[in-house]
Amino acid sequence: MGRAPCCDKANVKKGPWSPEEDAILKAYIEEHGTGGNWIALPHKIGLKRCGKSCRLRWLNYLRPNIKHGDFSEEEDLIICSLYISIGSRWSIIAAQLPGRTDNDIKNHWNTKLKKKLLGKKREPLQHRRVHATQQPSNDKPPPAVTSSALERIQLHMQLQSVYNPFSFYHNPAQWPDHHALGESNFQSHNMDDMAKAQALGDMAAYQPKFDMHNTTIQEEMDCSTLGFRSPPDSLGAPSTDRSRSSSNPLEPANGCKLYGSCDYKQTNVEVEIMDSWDCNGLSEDTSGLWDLTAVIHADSMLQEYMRETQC
DNA sequence: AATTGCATCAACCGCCCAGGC
DNA sequence: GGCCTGGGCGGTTGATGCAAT
Repeated sequence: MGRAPCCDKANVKKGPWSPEEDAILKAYIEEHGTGGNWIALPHKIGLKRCGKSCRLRWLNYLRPNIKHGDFSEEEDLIICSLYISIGSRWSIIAAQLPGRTDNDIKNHWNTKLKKKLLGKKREPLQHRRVHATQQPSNDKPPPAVTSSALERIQLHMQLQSVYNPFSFYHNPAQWPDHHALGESNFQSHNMDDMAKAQALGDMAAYQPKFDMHNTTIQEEMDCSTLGFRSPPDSLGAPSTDRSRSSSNPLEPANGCKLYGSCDYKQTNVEVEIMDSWDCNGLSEDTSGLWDLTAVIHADSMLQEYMRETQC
């Protein structure tokens, strides 16, 4: 037995909000607040809307200080970095971008940033998966990796390939061609090796075919490659802060470099993010350092991969 | 000028979780 | 401790606008 619907679907209006509805909702909330009960709110004010719809409308559109329009390069960088670090936790990412909503960021990522970063790849992954599954085979299907995790691995490797143009990723001749995941398999291939190594409790034994096994990978990339023209001015100089103090200094002629350090072993992601991403501090950090710590622990991504594939 | 395909974004859907009873 | 409910979230859909042909 499914749960009861939150509202009477038959008597609820759907679709775009009219200016009148917006005005009613906005006026009421500004005067009385939400009352802590979104479900009851539309009845109170005579709106034939689902409470959840009211909440969404308020949070994504009517709420004060909502930013609409184009995202700045700083915002793009923050979104990319955080996505790589924590995945599609849009609400957490939105918390670092004042005035932006999770929905906005999600849309922006899906429509623009993802294409900007991954668009150059040869074939959409989904197609490759379809092709793979169409092949008759008695083998067990490849483990399903969530698109988010795989995407992040791809992104990470994209960054890695920028860092090292002679890497395995950039050398198709080295790509294995027999894995169920087809062309994308250089990733899985390495993952298999890593999985074996980890199963043996000996990650040190794992010898990747490209350099993605460092405990902490220091990303260094030319922002222009990602479509960013330059380091965000407001972010100041690159960070040399606490945990990244050993990072190489950045002296790009015309690009910026990202250094990251995200620790997935931390259970409280939000605390970690808030620690590293004082959003106000982006421009006002007394250290004047660019704390764009898109810090990536490859092993953490591996762990996530392992978790997902073992389920 | 009409048609088609693509990009964008607002809104919905359904699941999960936390809190109250 | 278990159930119920509302809030929150991420994924997806559908309407709309725009560009290309």
